[in-house]
Amino acid sequence: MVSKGEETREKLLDIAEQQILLNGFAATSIDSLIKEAGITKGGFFYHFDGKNDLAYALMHRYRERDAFLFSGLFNRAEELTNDPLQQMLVFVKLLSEMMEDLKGLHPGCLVASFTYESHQVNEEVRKITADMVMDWRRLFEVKLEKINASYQPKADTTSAELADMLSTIIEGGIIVSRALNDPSILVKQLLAYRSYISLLYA
Amino acid sequence: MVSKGEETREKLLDIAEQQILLNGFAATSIDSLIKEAGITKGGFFYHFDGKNDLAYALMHRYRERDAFLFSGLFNRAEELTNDPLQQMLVFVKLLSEMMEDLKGLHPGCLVASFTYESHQVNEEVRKITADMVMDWRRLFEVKLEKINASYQPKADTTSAELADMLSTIIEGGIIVSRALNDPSILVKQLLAYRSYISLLYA
DNA sequence: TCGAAAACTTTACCCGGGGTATAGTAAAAA
DNA sequence: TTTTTACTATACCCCGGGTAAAGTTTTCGA
Repeated sequence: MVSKGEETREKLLDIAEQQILLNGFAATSIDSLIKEAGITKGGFFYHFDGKNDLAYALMHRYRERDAFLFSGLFNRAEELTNDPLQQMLVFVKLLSEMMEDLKGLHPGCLVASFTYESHQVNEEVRKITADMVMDWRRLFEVKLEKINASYQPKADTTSAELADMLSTIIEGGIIVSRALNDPSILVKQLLAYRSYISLLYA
Repeated sequence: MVSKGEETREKLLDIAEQQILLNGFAATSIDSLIKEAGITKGGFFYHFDGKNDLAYALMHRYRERDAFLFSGLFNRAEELTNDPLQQMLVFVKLLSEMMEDLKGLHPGCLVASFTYESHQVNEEVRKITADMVMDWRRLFEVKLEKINASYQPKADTTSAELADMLSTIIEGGIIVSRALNDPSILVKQLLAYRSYISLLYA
């Protein structure tokens, strides 16, 4: 049973996430959040110490949700096959299908948002953002090293670099998709990464 | 002979570029710009109609400089070899070396900055940012299609996708480098792209 | 060298947003 | 039913974006 306070808090985080992904952190005003949530400023400050505290809470939730999501996708991949290469390929495929389904919305990621406004936001937000990217690296790197144990790669790119490459393509794909106002670019880039991995261990 | 007005204007653009790359557009105040430039607010508004006008002028200059830079790197590559594949590989190598030299500075790109704060900035800025990414696509795609005429690619990724992949890796590499506070990631990702192209047409 | 633009300075003001504080109140939980 | 919880309402301060207009110096061309 979720308390009323938790409900409002989550609602504020939902609205904040939406607005920050669309307009950035600095451009997202507390006023616009409370207006959409239908509460007053006092209500906001009851739940959060200020804008930076909201950013931290939001990023914390974002990281946890993302970890849950990614491990869920990997689990589905592991159910389908025992081969680590196939698992990685399925994971990227599932991820691209997820992005395909979200085509209607503007693509965005809080990591990019906060990274680009890092000095405006506090040090704790910067740290948790870095932690989240490190989560990705570890998650992908483990799988890529298992692939290396069974297959001979056709280039000398390290597992860490290949892991970071997926993070890079996700973040960069979002930027380019936003810049050109074409969400399909992100999907295509994920499939291009998949194609690269496939070729590398073919 | 450059007039005094032009000099101050360029100085303001330089300072703005630096601050926006570091802190983002919204967090960059006119006050901090004029303080660093040593002029008053009136002086700023003599040169620019406002913050959005500054953003547009800045992005215009950024696009032109970048086009000059990239075509310069391609010219150097074309002087070294006639093979389009080798030219592409040399281009990416030169680009990575440039980034390596800039390791001391925080990596950044106005495309990412403005793309992530697009709704805060005006429509004209959004458009010129998209134009710049389209410049990149065209520049890379032409070269990649020439490669396709001489070599047989080992995967069915299109030239446009491979072209966008470089833009994606540049922008994403900057984000990940910033997030982890490690400029070497961008350099490594560029070399990983190079390695992919090399493998694709080997 | 002189006068007219150009390139500013100075001052003063409005508004919106972040942030603080505090008294009061309705609703939920114990 | 009483005590927290979860707010509302009001009122304020400061900063920064942005506007406006009058006055001053600098530059440059005729």
